[in-house]
Amino acid sequence: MAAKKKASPDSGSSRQAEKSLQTRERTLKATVDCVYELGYANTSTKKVADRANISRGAMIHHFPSKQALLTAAVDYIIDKRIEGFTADIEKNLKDPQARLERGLDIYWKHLHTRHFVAYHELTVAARTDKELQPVMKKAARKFEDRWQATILEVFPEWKDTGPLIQLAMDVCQFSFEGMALNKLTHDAQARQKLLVEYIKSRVRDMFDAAQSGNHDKAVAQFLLDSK
Amino acid sequence: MAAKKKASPDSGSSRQAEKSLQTRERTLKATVDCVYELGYANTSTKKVADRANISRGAMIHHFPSKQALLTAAVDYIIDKRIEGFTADIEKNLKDPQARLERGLDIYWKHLHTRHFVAYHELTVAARTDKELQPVMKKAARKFEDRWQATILEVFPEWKDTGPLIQLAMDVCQFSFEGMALNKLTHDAQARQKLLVEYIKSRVRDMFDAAQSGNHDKAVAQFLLDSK
DNA sequence: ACTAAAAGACCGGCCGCGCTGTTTTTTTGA
DNA sequence: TCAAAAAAACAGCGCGGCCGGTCTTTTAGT
Repeated sequence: MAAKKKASPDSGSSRQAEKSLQTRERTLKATVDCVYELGYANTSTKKVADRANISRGAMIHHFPSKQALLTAAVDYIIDKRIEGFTADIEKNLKDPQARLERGLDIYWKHLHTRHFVAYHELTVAARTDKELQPVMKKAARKFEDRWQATILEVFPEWKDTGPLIQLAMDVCQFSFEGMALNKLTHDAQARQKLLVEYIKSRVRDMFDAAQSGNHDKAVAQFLLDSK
Repeated sequence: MAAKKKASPDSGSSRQAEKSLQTRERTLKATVDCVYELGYANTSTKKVADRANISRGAMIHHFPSKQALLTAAVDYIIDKRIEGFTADIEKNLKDPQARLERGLDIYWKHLHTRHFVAYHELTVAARTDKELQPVMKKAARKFEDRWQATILEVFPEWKDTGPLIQLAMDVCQFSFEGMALNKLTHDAQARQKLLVEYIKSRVRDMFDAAQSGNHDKAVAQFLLDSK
C-alpha cells in the first residue's frame, strides 16, 4: 500500500524511475544500518538521510513520514531475510540428515545477521508503538508464511508430517532466537555450542519419528515421560 | 557506584531518610512502569517523575541523571525478579518431579511479568548504548549468580550433577524466553502450550538422567543420535 | 520534430515540540 | 536558624514535519 508510490506504468525503463528506485533502495539500506548500529531509539530521519547520502528533503519526497519509512523498511528486511537464507542454504544435498544439520547451522548463523537484528529491534519497538504494531504483526505473518514455504522447499520430505514439523521448527526457532538475543549482551560460547548441538539432536529425533508414520502418536511420545 | 548517593550515615532512623527512601522506591517503580508500558525509547525523565507524583527537581535530587536512574532501576528490577520468583515457588513440595513441573510453569509465567519485560527492554537498549552496556553486563552476571543459587535452593538434589543442570537450565531458559519475546507481537497459544510441554518433558529426561549418575555419559547420550 | 507545460527528484531551511541537565527559589524538618 | 529536600524556571539541543524553490525528466499539443 505505502510500499510503492504510483507504480509508474512503464516498468523500470524510464531513467527517472530507475533513479528513484535506486534512491529508495539506498535509503532503506541506510535505515537498516542505522537500526542495526544505533538501535531503534537512536535512529532519526536525519541520520538515515546522512548515511544514505541524500538530503532530508529528498527522503521526505520518497517517504513522507518516519512511519512510512519504517513500514517500508520492515518489508525490505523481510525480503532480505528470506533472500539471505535461501542463498545460503544448499538445496541439493542428497542426504536429508546432512541437509538438516546444515540447515540448522545456517539458521543459527542467520540470527547474527544485521537484518535479523534490525528486525528484532523493530519487533521490540512495536510492542509499545501503536503505529508500528499492526505493521509488524502483518509482517510477522507474511514472514512466517514465506518461511514455511521455503522450509518445505528445502525439506520436501517433511510435507504432511502433521504437527511434528511445526513443533520441530518452533523448538529450534525459539531456542535459537532466545539464545541469540541473550548473547547480544552476555556471551558464553561453550554453553551455546552445547545447546545448539542438543537442539540439533532433538530435531533429529523428531525428524526420525516423523518418517516412521503415525504422527499423533509420535507427538504424544515426546510429551509424555519417555520412561 | 552511581546507585546510591551518599548512603546517609544514620540508617533509616530519621523521618527524612525514610521519606527519601520512599520517594526513591516510588521513582524506581515508576521507571519500571514507564519502560514496561511505553518502552525504552519513549521513557523520559519527565514521564517518570509525573508517574511517581514527584517533581522533576525532586527526582533529579535523588538521581542526578537519566543514566543514574536507569542504573538504579536495573538493580531494582533484578531484586524484584528474584524476589517475585522465590515468592511464587513452592519449596516444600516433597515430590521432586512435581516441584520441577511447578518450577517450569512459574518461570514461564514469570516471563510475562513487567519486571522481566522491562529487563528485556533495557537489555535490547544496552546493545547500542555505550553507557548502559557495562551496567547490563554486570547486572546479567549478578542476576545469573543469584538465579543459580535460588535454583539450587529449590532443587537441592541437582547439586553436583555436572554439566547437565546447566544444559537443562539453558534449554528451558532460552526456549521459553525466545517464545515469550516472539509472543509479544505474534500469538499462537496452541503452539506455545505444546512447546512448553515439550520442553518440560525434555527437562524431565535430563533430570532423570542426572540422578542415575555418570553425568558425562548422560550428556553425551543427549547429543549423539539417540537411536 | 519541436517546444511548452506538467510531473518528478532533490535541496536547504524554518518551526514547534519535547527532551535533558542546570540553576534558582521555595518549602520543610531538625 | 539552617541545611536538606522539593519545586519551579530556564537554556540548549535534536527531533520530525513542512514549505518554497531549483533542476531534470516526461508528457502533450501542434
